[in-house]
Amino acid sequence: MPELPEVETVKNGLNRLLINKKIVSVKFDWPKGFPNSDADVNKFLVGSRIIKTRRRGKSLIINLSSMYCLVIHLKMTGQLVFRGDEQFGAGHPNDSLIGPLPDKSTRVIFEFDDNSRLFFNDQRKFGWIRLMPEVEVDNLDFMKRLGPEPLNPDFKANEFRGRVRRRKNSSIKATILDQSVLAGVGNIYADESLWMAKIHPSSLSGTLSDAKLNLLFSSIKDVLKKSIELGGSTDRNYVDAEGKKGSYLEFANVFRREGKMCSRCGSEILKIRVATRGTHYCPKCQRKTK
DNA sequence: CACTTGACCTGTCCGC
DNA sequence: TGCGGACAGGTCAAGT
Repeated sequence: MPELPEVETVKNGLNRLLINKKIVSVKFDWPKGFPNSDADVNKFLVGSRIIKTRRRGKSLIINLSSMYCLVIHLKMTGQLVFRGDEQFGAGHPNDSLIGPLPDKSTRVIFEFDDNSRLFFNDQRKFGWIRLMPEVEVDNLDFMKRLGPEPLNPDFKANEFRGRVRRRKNSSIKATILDQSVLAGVGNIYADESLWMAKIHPSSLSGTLSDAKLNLLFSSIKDVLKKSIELGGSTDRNYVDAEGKKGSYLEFANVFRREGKMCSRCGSEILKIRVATRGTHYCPKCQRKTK
């Protein structure tokens, strides 16, 4: 479930591993996920060098020397894993989930001029890759709809409150999962930040006080920052650009902790369904208050 | 426009 | 042991 911290971690890894490497071949046969023509791939991808990778919300943008770029979304089970020259047959180190590559979920292979490779794996094929001119990225409809980056210091609490309250009749959980309200929060960090702010996930967005929303905003930022420091969350599939797991879930307070004790009050963590999502919360700490 | 639901996929787990 | 069905959750299209 790559959310903001996981995508940020992959981005940082790619910026350590790929800068200035030249792409010498691309193996792909996945029209739905990577629909570009062979002609465009040969013209704008093969032969170009990696300039830099950036993140916007949960999307990655890999800039190329051709002035084109790869826009990549990992969705639920996507992985971008780099392997050096002699690591393709590497087994399962303790901090990894994956073995020799390619494996049966490999959808695209980028090969570089030093014989290293980048593998795009995606078990469920929800993810996608698009090759396009860099100048067109910010004009993509879904990019234009994205809300502010939660960790951008220019994004202030008053704007957060205003964006949340536009969706007054939605649950607060549905609202912070809405990428047009703010970009990058998914199911894990929604549950964790609502626990931290002591807000019931079903609370209606229009009913929360300034104080509660301010606390939620700072909680979202704190949770995202801590997860980035820990390399993100590995629930089932997520690994970073070197194939390593993230360790945030070892410190999670509610996510996947139903039946366990709340670290703050000792009550039993419950799992319910809110906004069609599995939702974990503490019934004592997170009451429906204003 | 606000809001909800279903579709997209495949691997895993649970009950019979 | 095999098998059907529920489930996992990011996003968008289509629905109310």
